[in-house]
Amino acid sequence: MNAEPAHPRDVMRAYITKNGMKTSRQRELIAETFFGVDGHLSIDELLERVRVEDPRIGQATVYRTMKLLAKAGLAEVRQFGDGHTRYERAHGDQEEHHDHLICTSCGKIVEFVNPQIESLQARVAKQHGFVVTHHKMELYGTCEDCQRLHRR
Amino acid sequence: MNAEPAHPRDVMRAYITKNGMKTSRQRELIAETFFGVDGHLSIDELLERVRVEDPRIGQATVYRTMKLLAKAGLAEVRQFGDGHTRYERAHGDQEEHHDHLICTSCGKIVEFVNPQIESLQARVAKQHGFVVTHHKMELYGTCEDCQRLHRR
DNA sequence: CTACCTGCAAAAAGTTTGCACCCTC
DNA sequence: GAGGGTGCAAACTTTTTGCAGGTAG
Repeated sequence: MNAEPAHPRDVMRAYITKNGMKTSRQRELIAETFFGVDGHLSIDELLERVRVEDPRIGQATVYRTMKLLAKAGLAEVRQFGDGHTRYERAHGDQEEHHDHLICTSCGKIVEFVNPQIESLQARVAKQHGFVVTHHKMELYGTCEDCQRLHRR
Repeated sequence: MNAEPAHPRDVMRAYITKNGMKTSRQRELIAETFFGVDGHLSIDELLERVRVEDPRIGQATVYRTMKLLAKAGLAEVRQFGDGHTRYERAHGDQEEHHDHLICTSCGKIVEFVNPQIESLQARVAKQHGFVVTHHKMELYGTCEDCQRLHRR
């Protein structure tokens, strides 16, 4: 119930070892960079940041590493429909979960947490006999700024 | 509050006319086919069905028409992360909106409606200054049957 | 040393676009 | 008839893959 939150780096190493893979300088760097950022990174954004430290990193390596982190349960994939796959740090439990408000006009992404919705979701799931492990909720619309701009 | 649920075909025609566009045999066929199916269609699936009626339809036309239907508020885009953009029939108003419960074990998809969640979503959006046009909510977990099977 | 990993570039896969011709309005 | 629509294929974009050489275990 209150397990020490293992450092992502160690979870990754454990996953790698367990699956007969090998660690590498690149994987460590990409993971370190990814976990040091709070938000929704596209591959390009992540690659850019990683290349600050090491310009020789190839983008294929970033793709491969992020898939690995997703499989290891350390990253979550998000598709907001702008044609860019994004990754976000995975959260250990529902408590920390947040959802997204997405402006379809300017692309702005706002995160929010609403415990009431979470508990209603749990209730709905229960009514249908489901035990929910995770969920995605995205509200699409127009943010304040864009409403102002488009107002006639 | 209780507007006649206009036939999608008519909504589309109205949208087309209002925006100085023109109707066409292809658009009518694609829309008719799309609205005749209940589910989440990928472009290829839709194209396949449309070509049963008219093998000359080009896939670009399907892409273009689905974008049009989405803009007209008649279709919703879904990205389930398999690399295929899918469209689903949109519902006229929030009342009819449904969300998804997805069993990660057997793949079962259950649709549900929960007005309380909808209204909380609207409130959250308002707090952030957003005007929401649509949303997606997917709860992932294990359904009753699969829980039974996996119980130790 | 034996895999596995990486970077590069080519290949895939999905979607958009340019254009000549066709069809609504 | 004029202007938008279509089909085709080429162009784009994002992601995956093949391969020669590098590196962890």
